[in-house]
Amino acid sequence: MSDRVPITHPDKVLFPADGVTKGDLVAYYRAVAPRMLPLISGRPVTLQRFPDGIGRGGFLQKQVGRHFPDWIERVTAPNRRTRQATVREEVTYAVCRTADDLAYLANQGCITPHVWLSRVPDIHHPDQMVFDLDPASEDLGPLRLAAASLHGLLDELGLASFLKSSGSRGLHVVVPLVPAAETDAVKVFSIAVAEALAARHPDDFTTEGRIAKRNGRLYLDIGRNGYAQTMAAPYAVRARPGAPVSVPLDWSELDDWVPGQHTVATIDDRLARPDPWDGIEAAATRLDEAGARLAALG
DNA sequence: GCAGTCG
DNA sequence: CGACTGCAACGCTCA
DNA sequence: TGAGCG
Repeated sequence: MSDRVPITHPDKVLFPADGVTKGDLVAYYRAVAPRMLPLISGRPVTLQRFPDGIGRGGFLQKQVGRHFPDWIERVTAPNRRTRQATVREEVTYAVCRTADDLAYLANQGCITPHVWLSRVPDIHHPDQMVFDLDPASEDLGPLRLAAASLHGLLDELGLASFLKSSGSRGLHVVVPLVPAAETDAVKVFSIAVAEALAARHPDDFTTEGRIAKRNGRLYLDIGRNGYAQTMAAPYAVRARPGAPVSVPLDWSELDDWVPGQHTVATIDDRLARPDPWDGIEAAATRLDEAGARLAALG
């Protein structure tokens, strides 16, 4: 435990149904830090904080608090996509690099860090593209089908993809990229992929944002690929009963995985084994060749 | 969790 | 002094 | 023009 991150009220209960305290949360983030930090280092962070526990309302925080210690790295980024000749609002985000950073945020009641898909200093060129698979029901069949078929489609396009639980009900499929394309281009590409997948399974999946038009189909959400958008960080704890966590999964685990399987209390089992996302950075590719293949699919 | 503001 | 209040905000689609 | 949606 580091002297520079004093934990205030470590026995304060943040998950009433589970008895998980703030001290437990800090210990969790310190335990997963060796796995988590390489995946989130350099990414601007939005904090989802519940200082009074998940039973009370939480809030999102982008702008670093004025009281945050100066050893927390920051990056200032435009609030929104740059527009010509308009006044540009800016936000100064925290950037996690060390276990102390995670511990400090946890002490602030940050249960879930949400991270950008790009890293400083190259924040306008994402190094990841993400597909959020949002199930319409408790039935895991469509969710598993979506993940597996998306994995297959991306493979056809020559893109490596990595699976993680969202920590909530769904799954995230992450494609590592060589940071080259602009955020908008990545988003456009992800839309095309999602629509191609939905076209292959029109009765099961949709890219339709409106619930009324989904007709019970699983939602392929690519919205997280937009500028200044975030996803729940790998190994992030979610503010839900059971203190579930978002964990990297091996593709071979897909058919056995169930929502809520991995929690603050069970994470040690996974830390004892190699990380399923080992090699994710080495697998990064550019989108241009994949774009040609996608166009050829018709 | 904390700083700022209100009464 | 204690009580109260922020702490995000993009782009899309449809009423 | 505004609200739901993520």
